[in-house]
Amino acid sequence: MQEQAQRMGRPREGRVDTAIAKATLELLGEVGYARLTMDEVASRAGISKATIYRRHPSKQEMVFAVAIHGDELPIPDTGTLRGDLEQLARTIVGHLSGPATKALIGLLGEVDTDPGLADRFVSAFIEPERLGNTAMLEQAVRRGELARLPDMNLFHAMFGGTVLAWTLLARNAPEELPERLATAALAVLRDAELRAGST
Amino acid sequence: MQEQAQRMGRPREGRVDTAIAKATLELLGEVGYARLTMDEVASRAGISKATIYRRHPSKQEMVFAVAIHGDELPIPDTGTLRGDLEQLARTIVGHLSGPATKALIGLLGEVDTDPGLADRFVSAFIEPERLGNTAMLEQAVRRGELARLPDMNLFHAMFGGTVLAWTLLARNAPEELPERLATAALAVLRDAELRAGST
Amino acid sequence: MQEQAQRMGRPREGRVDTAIAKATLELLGEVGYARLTMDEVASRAGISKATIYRRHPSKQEMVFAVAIHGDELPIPDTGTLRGDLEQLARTIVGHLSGPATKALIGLLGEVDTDPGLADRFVSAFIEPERLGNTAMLEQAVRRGELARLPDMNLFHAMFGGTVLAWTLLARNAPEELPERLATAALAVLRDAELRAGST
Amino acid sequence: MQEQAQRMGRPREGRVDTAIAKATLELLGEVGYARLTMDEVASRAGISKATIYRRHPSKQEMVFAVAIHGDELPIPDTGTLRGDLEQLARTIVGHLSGPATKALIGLLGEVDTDPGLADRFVSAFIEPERLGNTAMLEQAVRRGELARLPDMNLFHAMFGGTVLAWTLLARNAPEELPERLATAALAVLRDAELRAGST
DNA sequence: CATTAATCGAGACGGTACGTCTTGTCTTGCA
DNA sequence: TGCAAGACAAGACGTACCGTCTCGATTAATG
Repeated sequence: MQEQAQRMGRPREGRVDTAIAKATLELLGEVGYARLTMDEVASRAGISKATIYRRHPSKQEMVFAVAIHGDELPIPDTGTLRGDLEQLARTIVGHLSGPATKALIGLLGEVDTDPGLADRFVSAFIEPERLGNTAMLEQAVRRGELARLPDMNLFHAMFGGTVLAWTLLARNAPEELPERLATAALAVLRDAELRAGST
Repeated sequence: MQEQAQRMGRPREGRVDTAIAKATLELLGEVGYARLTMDEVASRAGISKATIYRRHPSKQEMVFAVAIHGDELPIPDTGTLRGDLEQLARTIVGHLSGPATKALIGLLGEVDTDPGLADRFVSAFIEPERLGNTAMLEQAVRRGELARLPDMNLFHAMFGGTVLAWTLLARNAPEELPERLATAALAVLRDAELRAGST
Repeated sequence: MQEQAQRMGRPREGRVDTAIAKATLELLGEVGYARLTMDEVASRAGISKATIYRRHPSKQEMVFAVAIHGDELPIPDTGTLRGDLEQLARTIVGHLSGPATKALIGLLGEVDTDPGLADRFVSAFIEPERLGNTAMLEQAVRRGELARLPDMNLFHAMFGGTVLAWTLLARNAPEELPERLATAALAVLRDAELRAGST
Repeated sequence: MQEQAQRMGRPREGRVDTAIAKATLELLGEVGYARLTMDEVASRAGISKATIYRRHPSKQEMVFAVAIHGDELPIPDTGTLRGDLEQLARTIVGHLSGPATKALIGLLGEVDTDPGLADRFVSAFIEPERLGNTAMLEQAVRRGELARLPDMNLFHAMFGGTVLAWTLLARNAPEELPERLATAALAVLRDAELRAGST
C-alpha cells in the first residue's frame, strides 16, 4: 500500500532503529521512563541524537513507538475457556513485568502534555487488546462454552484492570493471579449467561 | 500528636498550606502532573518556593500530600450488598475524575525514581481502600448476605482495577459503570460462596 | 543614579561575574571566539550555564560584555605630541594582542546576526577611543604644538585602522609600528595645519 | 594550468560552480558569514551539499574561494599621484561595500580555528593588494612625482586600514573618504621624501 | 522591651535534560 | 565518474525545571 513512497537519497539504516529500540528498552528496564535520557539512548545505541529525532519527534513518541508498538497479544487457544482465561492472564502479567510497563505508566503521566497521545494509546494499546479478548471469547462461543458474547467493554476493563491493580498497585505476587482471575472471570461470564437467558 | 515539637521563632502561617493545596490541585487539573512546576505553584499560591520546600521535601511528596492524603473513603451503607457495591463504585469513579487521578498516574510514573514511594502508595492509597472494602463486605456478612469474606486481595484488585481501566484507559462513560460492576462483583462473590461451601 | 534598583531576593554573587570574565578571557586566548563554548565557560568558572544566561542573553552578549567593556584607553601625556602618538600606538597595539581582539573580530563577524550589535560596538568601542584621541590632540593644542584640531573622523580611522591592518591583517611585527605610525601621523597633522592656514 | 588532471567518468558541470558562487554571494549579502549555511547554499544553488564539498573542503574555503578570489585590483592610472590615490581609495571602498567584506570579516573570526587560513589571507588578499600599491607608487616614481618608494609595509597598512576603519568600524559615509585619504596619504609620502632626503 | 529564632517573599544558583541546529561525511540510485 | 537527495556522527546552543541557598523583612515567644 505504501509502495509509492519514493526512495530518494541515502536510505535509512535499519540497524539504527534496532539500536534505538534496544537501548530504549534497556534503559526503561534499568532506570524507568522518567530517568531515561535521550543522550544516553543515543550513546548506547552508538548513534547521534539528531538521528533519533529524525525518526521520533520527542522522547514521548520514541518510547511510545518502541515500547507500545501494537503488541498484538497472541490469542490463547488451550481448548477450554478456563484454560484460555488463565493463559491470557499469564500473558498480560508477563507483559506487565517487562520494560514496556514502565513506559506505559510513564507515558500515561504525560498524556496531558501531548493531546492526541491519549487517542494513540487507545488505538495502539487498548483496542488491540480488546479485539484479542473478543476473539478469545468468540472461540468459546464456537466451542459451545458460551451462548453469546458478554458486555465486552466491561469484560475488557475488568480483565486488564484487575491485572494492572494486582501487580502494579497492590504489588501482589504475579504468579498467584492467573488462576484466581480465571475463576472470577468465569463466574462473571456464567452469571451474565444466566441473566441474559432469563431476560 | 507531635505537640511536643518546640515552637521557637515565628510560627508557620496556616494560610500557606491552604494556598499550596489550592494551587497544586488547580494545576493538576489544568496541565497534569508532568507540566505542573513548583515555580508556578509558588506563583499562584502567592508564596515562595522555599516556603513550599519547608513543608514538602520534593514535588512528588507535595503532590502526594495534597492529592492523595489517605482519603478514608466513606464505607457505603445502603442496606443491601448490591446497593453498597454500586455506591462504592460511584464513589471511586468520582474520585478518579478529580485532579487526584492525574496526581496518582504522574506519581506512579516516578516510582522508579524514588524507592519507597511505592510503599507510601500502598500505605496511603491502597491499604485504606482495601480496609474500606473489607468493612463493606463484613457488613454484608453481618447482614447475612454473605457467609464469609472472599479473597480480599482479588476482590480489591478487581474492584479498583476495573474502575481504573474503565475510566482512564478505555475512557468509557463513567456513569455506565457502577451498575455493571456491581452485577459482576456480585457474581464473583456468589460464585466464591458456592465454591467455598462445596469445599 | 541607579540607586532605586530595589534589591529583593538573593543578591547576585560578585564572584560569579569575575569567574565568567576570567574563564571567557582565558578561552578567548586559548581557542578564540568561534571555538569558545558556553559549557566550557561554565565549567571553568565553576558555575552553571543557567547562571551565565541570567546575566547575558547569548554567547555574543557575554563576550561583548566581558571583552569590550568600554575600555577607556588612558590618555597619553608624555609632554610632546610625538611622544603621545607613539605612546597611544603602543597602547592600542598592546590591546590588540590580548584576548579582547579575538573577541572583537569574532563578534564583528556576527554583527549581521544581531541587529543593534553594530551600534553597541560603536558606542562601546569606537566612540570612547575617538574621544580619547580627541583629548590627546586637544592637549597638543594647549601645548601649542597644534593650532587646531584636525578632521577627527579621518584621524581616528587612520590611527586605529593602521594599527589593525598592520598587526591583524598584514601580521607585521607589532613593535616596529609605533615609531613609524607616529611619524606618519605627525606628517598628516602638520600638513593639515598648513592647508588650513593657507585657506 | 592543471590541465593534465585526468578526467574519468562524468565531467563536472560548469553550471555548478556558477550556482555555488551566486548563492554564496547572495547569502553573504543577506545574512552574513555566520548565518550562511551550507544547506541553504546548496538549496539555493539547486545542487546537493556533496557537490559543494567535492569542490571546496569546508565552508571557510568555499567562502574564501568565492568571495576573496585574489581580486587583482586594477592599478589606477589617472596621470597624477593624487588622482591615483583617490582612485584606489574609491576602488577599495567599493569592494568593502559588497558581500566580500562580510566574508572577509567572518573568515577573520575563524583564523584561530584553521591555522594556515591566516597565510592564505595574506597571500590571496594582502599580498596582491600590496603589490598593487607598490606598482601604483612605482608609477609615480617613473613620473617623477616621487623620488623613491616609501616604507611599503606602513603605506599599505595605513591605506587599507584607514578604509577598513572608516567604513566598517566607524561607519562613516564611504563617499567622503577618498579625497581626504588621498590628501593624508600625499602628506605622509611627501614627509617621507623630505626625511629620506635629509638623511 | 529587647532578644531570639524561626518564617516568609524574592530570586540567584548548580545541575541536568531537552530539542534544535550546523558542519562535514557517507550511501543510495540515476544519468 | 558526477550528481541530487538526504541519512548520519558530533557537538554547541539556548531553554526549562528541580531542589538548595542567601538575602532582608516579619512575627511570635522569651528573658
